[in-house]
Amino acid sequence: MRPTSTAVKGVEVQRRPRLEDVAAAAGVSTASASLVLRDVPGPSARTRERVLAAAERLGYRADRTASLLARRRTRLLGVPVLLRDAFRAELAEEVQVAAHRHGYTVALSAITPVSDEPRVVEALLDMRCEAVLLLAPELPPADLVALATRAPVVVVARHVAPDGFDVVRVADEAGVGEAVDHLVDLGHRRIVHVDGGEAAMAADRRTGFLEAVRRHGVDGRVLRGGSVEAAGAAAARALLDEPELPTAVIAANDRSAIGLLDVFLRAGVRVPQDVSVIGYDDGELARLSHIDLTTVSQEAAEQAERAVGAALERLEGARTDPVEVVLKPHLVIRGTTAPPRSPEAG
Amino acid sequence: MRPTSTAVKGVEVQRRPRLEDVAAAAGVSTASASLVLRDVPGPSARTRERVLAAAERLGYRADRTASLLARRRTRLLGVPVLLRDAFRAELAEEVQVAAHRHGYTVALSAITPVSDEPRVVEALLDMRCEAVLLLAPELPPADLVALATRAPVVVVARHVAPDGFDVVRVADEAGVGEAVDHLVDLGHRRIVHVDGGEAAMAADRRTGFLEAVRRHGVDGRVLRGGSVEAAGAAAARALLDEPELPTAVIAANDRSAIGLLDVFLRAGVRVPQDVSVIGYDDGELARLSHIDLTTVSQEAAEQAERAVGAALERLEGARTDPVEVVLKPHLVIRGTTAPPRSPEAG
DNA sequence: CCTCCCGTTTAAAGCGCTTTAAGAGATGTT
DNA sequence: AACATCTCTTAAAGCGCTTTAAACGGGAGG
Repeated sequence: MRPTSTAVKGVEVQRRPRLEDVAAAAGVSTASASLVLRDVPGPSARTRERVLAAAERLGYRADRTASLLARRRTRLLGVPVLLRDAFRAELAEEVQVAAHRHGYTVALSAITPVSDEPRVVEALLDMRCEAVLLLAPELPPADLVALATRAPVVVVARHVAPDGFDVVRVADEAGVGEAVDHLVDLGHRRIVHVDGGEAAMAADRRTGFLEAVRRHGVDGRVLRGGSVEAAGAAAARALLDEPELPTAVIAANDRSAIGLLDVFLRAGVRVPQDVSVIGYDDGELARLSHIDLTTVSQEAAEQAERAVGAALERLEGARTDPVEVVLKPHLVIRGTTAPPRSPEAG
Repeated sequence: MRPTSTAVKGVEVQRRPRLEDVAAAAGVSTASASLVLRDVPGPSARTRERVLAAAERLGYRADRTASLLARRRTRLLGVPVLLRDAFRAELAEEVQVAAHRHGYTVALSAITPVSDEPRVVEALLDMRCEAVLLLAPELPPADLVALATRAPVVVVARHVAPDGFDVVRVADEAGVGEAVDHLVDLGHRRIVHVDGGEAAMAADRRTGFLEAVRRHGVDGRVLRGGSVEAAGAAAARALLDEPELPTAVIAANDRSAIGLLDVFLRAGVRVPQDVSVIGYDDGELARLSHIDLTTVSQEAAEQAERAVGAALERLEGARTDPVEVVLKPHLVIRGTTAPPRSPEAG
């Protein structure tokens, strides 16, 4: 057996105990120790307790890299995450929780200016992730398909046709539809949708909006927007420059809605008295008591759970054909919507 | 040599190419291939090109777990991150960028309700992280000390005495001091500090405030706050209930400032005309054009760089004694501060 | 008393890469 | 021609764990 400590420059450095040390202390083989520590049936009660005691005494913790290498399965799920987007970060957190529940570990890696999503995915695969979950990725479908040939891929919160990879998303068209329904119910007849611009999520929300206003026969207009606060703020300023404000605005997401709210507030336009505002995502931001934004829930926890589920089905061989899970969104009515000040005639 | 593909249920599954495959394709030993791929001097030009060509042809990528296990050094830095806090997330991103620049990789792991910071740190150490960077941790000093006996630890953005671990932070007292200086310069004489409550960062900012107002001989009062938007919002409501508003408010951080701004706006209190507001952190939020918050910069990029630097000094044996790096903060003057409406007599 | 079987234990062979020390040629020296 | 010196290459021994297949010990059954 190798020494467990080495003296460097006269300083005694305690080495991390290895399985071998535990086995020796317990008077059994490393094979038995390994079995006990992983709670595999086989070893006798006596062996179990001796190994457990030894491990405890030595403060043993298995070396994850060694385990991963030796094991057939790593039970690692890779998740690239754009940290500066609160919704994606929240989704990532939920994914980690869901994975944990199923006995899997999540390897997170930040998407940064110096390492874009494809690069991060490569790094995750190099770490032996068994599958990759992409949170609202902006990659073109062809790239997603290519990626899916290298490992099971689940695309979350993005509307794209499953093709080698699975998709878990919320029906955005229906979501915006509910938002419109709610506004029309309240009496609104002139509604503007500040869209998501080029963002991947924009299209569905836009068509969902157009369909809904057509269905209701109300005046619905789309204004160019984007996915961050500044886009909503710019749209709000554009609206303020017009002769008359709409009675309600539906933003492409919560961040844009926050931008709208802010500019309206500064301009003395009261929400919801003068204009109603609806967001999309139901992120932490929207839930803040002082924002109290009416918004459409993306069901982050549920999407995360289903995404992890989809990945596991593939990993566990229960399924090989791609699936698309489309969750029903639901409108969360809070304080930024109310009947229009002077209900117009239908 | 083992087969590179296996037939399972009649489906041909291409296995990831191994170093052995590359070496065979190039007609050299795995040792040479390894050297070439890691760009270690030694192999001849001819060997180099053949190995590189073979690797390229096979689409070879080194298995990270195997490399980590075999290498003495992993060059991995562990970073537990509370994803739902934008400032910490930003710090994490900067750390990843800085680490990358130094040839290190960052292993991120989310702190969630089901796995708290200590648990996450354990997981990171199990992955063989060589050092751990804690971003504005709320752990008691004793826990930090204990942790530091297991691996080099760098505490970032928290004022705590280095003790076995290194500390990289910004001088918060001075930061708030600059904020007060700025307000006094503008003519403010009645300033309120909405503090950070129990948060670890609160104490310094509070004392910095008190010292500064005493120094200037102006009226300075501290109001109980917290570290999230709701705390700022609550404080703003409390201020509105008082007979007279202060002319300026300094929040404990940007999130709290955002809460203040929002409630003020809703109440028709104009910022900065009626009251000036200053935040702390200079996160993305503060920089948003429509928020345009005057705030104190935490120098996220610089703190990250110095933190990574501190970790590397230890890892590379250049230093063993703990250090404390205290950066000078600087006030970022934006649109939420202006002279008070009716400057009061000094 | 021998064989068979079963519950336990373990020796040993990996996992895919790195690294060390020795080997093989080629070149130079006396 | 013998030997020292380089440069380049590689066999082989790990890294710390898992896993397989074989070994073992002790009844039960004949």
